[in-house]
Amino acid sequence: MSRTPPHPTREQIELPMVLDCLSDPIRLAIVYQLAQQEHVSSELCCGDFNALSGKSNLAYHFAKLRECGLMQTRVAGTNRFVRLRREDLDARFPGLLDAVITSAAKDADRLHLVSECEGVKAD
Amino acid sequence: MSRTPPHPTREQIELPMVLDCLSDPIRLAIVYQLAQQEHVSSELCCGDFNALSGKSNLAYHFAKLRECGLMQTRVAGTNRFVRLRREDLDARFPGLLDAVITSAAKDADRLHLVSECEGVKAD
DNA sequence: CCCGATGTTCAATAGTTCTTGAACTAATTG
DNA sequence: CAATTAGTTCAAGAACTATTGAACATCGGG
Repeated sequence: MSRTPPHPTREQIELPMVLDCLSDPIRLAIVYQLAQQEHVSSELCCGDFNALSGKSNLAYHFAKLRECGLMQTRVAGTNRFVRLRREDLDARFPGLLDAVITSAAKDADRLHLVSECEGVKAD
Repeated sequence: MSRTPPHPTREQIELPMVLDCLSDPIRLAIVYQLAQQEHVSSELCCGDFNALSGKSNLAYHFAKLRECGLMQTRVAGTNRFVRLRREDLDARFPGLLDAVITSAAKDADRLHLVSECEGVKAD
């Protein structure tokens, strides 16, 4: 379980799979949250998304996001860090990711998305 | 059956539904075909898509495209004309439709999309 | 070495989606 | 009015999706 899971190559990334992945509210929220703080850090750890659903359900959605090429997973000790594959996506589908993020931001309330600097609860 | 079917208002158009709609290969092909000849005519009639699938399956996909706000259907005698709701989509999700069309065009072969001036078979 | 934390995997379930063909409706044409 | 054309609606089936909880694996720390 400790090895890095498989990722598609850039060329293997398929538009319908990407769109389907982004069409699920939980996965869209994950991608949005990653994009919102890309300028702070490109990575978040899986646990940072625990507010969105149960852990096993999140693992399912992480796998989907990884398999369709939207995210990369890095194993570090007992944690896994995920990040958007922005370079690959921008090369493959120019403007798509940004258009989705921007559109999601416009509907953040309706989509129950966490805006930047929110949702980081002090312990 | 003859009345114009219901369409969502611009504000009712939801991002996840739009992305989900576009993630189906047949629906993506429909949208792509409409976009490819938007500069010739904004409308096509349902029968122009018969190459993509059977009629009842197309009716199912047309309904989905209409219900999510991607297309508008106009009834004219025994025909129905469909067109992209470009103004509404661009207002709601700026750049999204164009990014999807451009991305689809790049993968036209892989996605089995009909390029412009193709698929118009003389009788 | 055992504990707790982090995440994954598995099995089961409820619900959804796509596809097909047959029956239907509605307008047009002879 | 009968026949044709265009497209929808309905019912049924196969396949897939999301969600849940329980069991499991792995790492790091006392």
